[in-house]
Amino acid sequence: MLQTRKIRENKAEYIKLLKVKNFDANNIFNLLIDLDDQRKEAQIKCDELLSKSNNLSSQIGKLYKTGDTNKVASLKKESIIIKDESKIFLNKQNKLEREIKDLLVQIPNIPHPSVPVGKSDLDNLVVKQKAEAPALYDGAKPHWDLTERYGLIDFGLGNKITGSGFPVYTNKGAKLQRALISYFLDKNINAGYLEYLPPLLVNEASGFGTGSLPDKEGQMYHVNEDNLYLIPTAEVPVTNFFRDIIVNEFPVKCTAYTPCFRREAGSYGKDVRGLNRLHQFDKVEIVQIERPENSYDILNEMVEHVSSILDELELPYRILKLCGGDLSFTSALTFDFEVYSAGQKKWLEVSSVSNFEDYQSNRLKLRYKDSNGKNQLCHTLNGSALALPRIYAALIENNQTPDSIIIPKALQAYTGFDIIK
RNA sequence: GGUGAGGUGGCCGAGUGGCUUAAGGCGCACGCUUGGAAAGCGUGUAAACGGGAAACUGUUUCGGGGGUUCGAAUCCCUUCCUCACCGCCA
Repeated sequence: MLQTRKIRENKAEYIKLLKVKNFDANNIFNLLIDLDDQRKEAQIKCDELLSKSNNLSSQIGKLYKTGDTNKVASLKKESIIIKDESKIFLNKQNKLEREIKDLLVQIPNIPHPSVPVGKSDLDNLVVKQKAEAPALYDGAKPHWDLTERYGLIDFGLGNKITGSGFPVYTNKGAKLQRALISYFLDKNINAGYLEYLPPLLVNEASGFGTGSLPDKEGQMYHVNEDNLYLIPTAEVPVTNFFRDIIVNEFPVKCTAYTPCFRREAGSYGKDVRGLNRLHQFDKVEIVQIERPENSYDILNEMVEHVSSILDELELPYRILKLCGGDLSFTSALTFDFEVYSAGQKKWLEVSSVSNFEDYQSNRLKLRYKDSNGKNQLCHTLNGSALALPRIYAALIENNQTPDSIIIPKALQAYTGFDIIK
């Protein structure tokens, strides 16, 4: 959520930048500022009346002691009138505040000036490509064939007990998954991130804090009886640790492994085959909270960190700077990581590293004290390091031989085996 | 799930309708003191939204929401949470 004050200060610039996100802010900004003017006016009036009424009350208190009951009665009458009048302005103020908030949640975050113009994912900018597609033997398979042949994942079994999009990992397939989780967590811990193992269900306030609610209500599983939501990413619980907090020590670097749950309503077809899109999947997330002046350095640091993991796994990948049309509602700048999965001959998104600037912090009321002792909003950043299923798919597709799958060196200490036959 | 006790500032904790402008303590910051430190003494120390060039100042906030009252941390209703014991249970 943007701040009205900043919209007032940077109106023209924001309108220009939001055009990159294909969002026409002109009318909504004007409306917003107008409502905010009205709000201030109502507040001034309301405060004035309440001040008078507070004054009368304390006078009444003193008069009771002197026993001047006539005077008390007349002051009471006066006070009731003032109080009634103040309620009119208070209601007006509350109504305007609600209207302003309703508008604010409709406005996406301001994109960073470097965000390229574009309509869709086709316009994303490739900023780095480290992709020697492996030379596979003739007749190399996509992962859904490999997982079946080597008994790594039983999609049918998941289908039976839950539904499609809920795979069951078995034997070495399960061990490989567990190895990847441990490996990612260790990489993150070694880079200075503090590990958390958070709850997988969050309350409504947390959903709102990270902007999952109300925007993506339909994408989250909801436990009706207790009014809790299954997390779509660890970003939700972890970022909400810092809700209503004034941070005074930086850096704040968190990592967490969690399963993630997404309804993915409306997805179908080839894109959802095998591990490509699931309702439940594992992900290791990194989250950082920083002061505004450092946040873009931190974003680069996070991009470097994710790159180093993919380097070590020897996976071909590329980094995309998302264009305005593909950038998420809440993000100011996002780098996507895609690995090349040679069995499918496809790029698969495995990580998305974003700077949200103060867009989330404003909802979260996440602040720090600046050098003048004033409270300012922090910047929040997060990224996947990494999302498991597509890494898994690319790993087994890229490392297949006609009769085996080779485990990359970096993982062998975690799997305890170097080949799957 | 049942019964009971609670929820007050960064933390502890007093506070049963107006002497609360939330006591007192701890912590923190600054100053005095010191060769330096500790102790001691003094001063300051919440947030949000407003007004004001500034000094300063108004309103709101004692878990959340609603109510009674001229006036609520205090009384009433409601809801959430915590703790204790009981029940159930990995």
